[in-house]
Formats: sequence, structure tokens, C-alpha cells
Amino acid sequence: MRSELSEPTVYRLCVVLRILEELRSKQIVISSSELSKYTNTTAYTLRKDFSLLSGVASSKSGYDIENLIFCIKSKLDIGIAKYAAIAGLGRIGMAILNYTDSRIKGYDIVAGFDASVNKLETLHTDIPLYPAYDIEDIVRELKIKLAVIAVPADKAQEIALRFIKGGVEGIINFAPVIIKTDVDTVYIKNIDLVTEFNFLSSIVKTKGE
Amino acid sequence: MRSELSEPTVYRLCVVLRILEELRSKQIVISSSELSKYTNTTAYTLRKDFSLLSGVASSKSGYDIENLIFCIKSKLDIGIAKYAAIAGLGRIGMAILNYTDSRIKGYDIVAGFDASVNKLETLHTDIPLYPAYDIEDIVRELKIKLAVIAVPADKAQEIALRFIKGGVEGIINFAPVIIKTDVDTVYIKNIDLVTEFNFLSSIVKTKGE
DNA sequence: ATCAATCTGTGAAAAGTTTCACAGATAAAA
DNA sequence: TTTTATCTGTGAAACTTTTCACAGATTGAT
Repeated sequence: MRSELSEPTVYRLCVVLRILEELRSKQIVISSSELSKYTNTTAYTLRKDFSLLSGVASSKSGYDIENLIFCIKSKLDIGIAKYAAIAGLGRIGMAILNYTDSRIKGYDIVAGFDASVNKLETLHTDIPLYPAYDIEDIVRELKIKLAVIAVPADKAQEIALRFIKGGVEGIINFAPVIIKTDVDTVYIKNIDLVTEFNFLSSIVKTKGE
Repeated sequence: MRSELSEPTVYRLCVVLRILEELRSKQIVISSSELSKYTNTTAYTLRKDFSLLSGVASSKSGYDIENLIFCIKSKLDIGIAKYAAIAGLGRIGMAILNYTDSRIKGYDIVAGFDASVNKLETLHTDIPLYPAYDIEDIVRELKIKLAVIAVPADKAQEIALRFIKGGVEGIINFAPVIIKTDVDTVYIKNIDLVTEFNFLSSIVKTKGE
């Protein structure tokens, strides 16, 4: 008896969760209207989202932050560790890895991959590193469910395929190329600066007239 | 007499544009169903999107790629140069800058900012660099409309404010923190790994049962 | 020249999402 | 204690977006 949440709702809840975890040390409660200033959404919509959770505690000053964090996490099953891996240990890959160490809790990055065996020997990281041709096996063996791709554009499609064959369920792709897939057992999120630039520039133009 | 496109449509068109520019050297035509494999969308939806453009040329084998690129660009006014800037010249910032040089056409990154004057003197880039405290003035002076933020988390909010005061219309934020704004003259897109991880892991879980 | 296969194009229906209006609740001030 | 201001919670309405069904068009094969 799990009532489903819509995809936009899930995304907004993830953003809100992120904000709350940033704010938890600074304040106790927060109102829906203040929260809306952090998101591209209205207070109405956030309230409606929260109404789909259970056990939310609020008062005239707003929502109890700790309680709301707990409710969102329970509903979304966040906090149950999922194994993740990263492919491509160049500038972006290493930036993500380092930033990750300290910040992403609940996600265990358990493997790094790179095509250059040379690089694998030189790098010093907290996680085990493997050559890229082992992706499929390692993913299967370690039950890795999420992958981050930060390899050069011309390798991204092939690397994605190996992850998919190994059985990952989600991919975040930072390579400047859009990855294609035939299956729909995997959700691919492309993070592409060119696309974002074009989108931003299109909608700001539209808003302004 | 400009018929407005919805935000989801604009975003999909930006993604499609990106794909087409990748594919233009490899093939002449593409069908809506093949395109849909690159996006998290159906062929129906893409066809409907294209029906909102004007001058689209198609045949039984699909859409003419060059023509479609042209139609999307015209409708979205993409290709008209907008000035952009980047703040934070650490690992991510420099990665973006380098990746950018060769790839983002139509956007002139005309300024880089960093808090460390020391760093500004050491770095060798193709674009002029300025200290972070000059953001507001330089943005105004150079008519910069888009900003990329890649500074440490605790500085991002303040840097964003300076860009906004200077008059930018859109911000892409890579700092691992959600930026807040009171005004709605600026569109902020936060690209946050933690949020993406949580979202991915929530929706793949949901899909699988 | 005809047929079969496979595209696109689009109005209408369906589904999904957001907004609104207002009732109810609570905290702080008078 | 009463009032006032300011929250949340939510059903219903409004709006938006996607899906569908099928007509029309084009290509290639026979």
C-alpha cells in the first residue's frame, strides 16, 4: 500500500531535502513560502507535496525541519545505502570524487574506473580503482546500482553500455554528449552545459518580454 | 505574433538540438522514434513539439537533420551570442572553461572570476580574469547575461547575489549548495550531485516494483 | 503501377499538475 | 482572554501536457 508520488514531486522533495540538510544547523522551523525561495516553485505546490507524506509536523511558524527531513527520507527511502561508481578520473571525475568524500552520505562510491592503467597506478584515492574494461564484471560483482560518467565525449556511449550490461539502474552523465539507450530499465540523466546554456538563454529571453 | 512554447517543450528542443548537432556529420535524416531513444520522452511528444515550429521538412524516413537544427534555432533564438562569465577557477571551473573553449559556440565566455588574486596571476587562459569583488561592475560593463558558479559552497550565495545585482538573467550553479533568491528576474539552475543521486535512487526504486 | 510498410501531423481525449480559496490551527500581542 | 496575524491542509477548479488514433504522405519492392 504505497501511494505513488509523481516524478516532479519526487524531484522537488529531493531539492527540499537538500536545502533542509543545509539549514538544519541554523534554524528549527521553516515556512513553505521561505522554502519556495530556494526552488523554482510556489509555496502551494510545496505544501501539496508535503501533504503526500505522512507524519509531517507543523505549526504556525512553519514546518519542523528535523521532522520534515525524516518524513521525506522515509517516503523516498533515502538513506538506505546504494552502491555507486564513477568512470573517468580526469579533472571532473576527480573533482566529483573529492567533493563526494565529504558530502554524499548514504551513497557508497565503491569503485572508480579509468581507461588508463597508468593513471590508476599513480592516483591515490580512498576507493579501489579498476581498469575500464572491467566495468561490467565489477558492477555485477559489487552490485553497483548508480554510475557517474565523466569520461571524454567519444567514450561515453560505450562506457554507459558496459554499466547497463552490468546492471546499473541509474546513470548521471557529465560527458558532453547525450547518451542513447534502447532499454528503459535504466534512467539516464545527462548533465550537459551546452543544453543548459541554450535552455537558460531561451527561457530568460522569453520571460523578459 | 510569437506563439509561446511551454517550458518542457523548450527543454526538449534544446536536448534534441544537442543530439542533432552531434549527429549531423553522421546521417542526413532521423525519425522521431530514433530521437526518442536519446531522451526520456516518447516519439509522440517530440512530434508534437516539432509541430510547434515552422518550416519543418520531413519525409517517410524522418526529419531532415540540417533543416530541423535550423528550425529549432530560429524558434529559440539560439545562435545569437550572449555573453557569459564563470566564477570560481578551481577544478570544476577550469574543467568547464577548457571544455567550453572548444564546444560552446554561440556563447562567448568573456570573463572569469576568482577570489584569489594570486591565482588570477598564475593561471593562463584565453579569457580575461578579474577578482571576485569586481563581479558586479564587470557584469554590468560587459553586459554579461549568463553566469556559471563553481566556487566553494560557502561562497556561492554571495557570489550569486553579485551576479544578480550586476544584471545577469540566468545562473547555472555547480556549487554544492542550493542558491536562494527573492527576485524572479533571474532563473537559477542548481546542478547538485547529492540531489541528483537522491532523485535517481528514488525513481529507479519506484520503477522497479 | 500497385501494394505494403512506415513515416509524420494533428484534433480530441485522457491524464497529470498546479493554483486557488478558504477553513482550521496556533503563536504572540494587547 | 481575546484579538490579530500568519501559518498549514486540502478539495475543487483551472490549466497544462501527454497520449492516442488515425488520416495523409512517401518510399521501395514487386
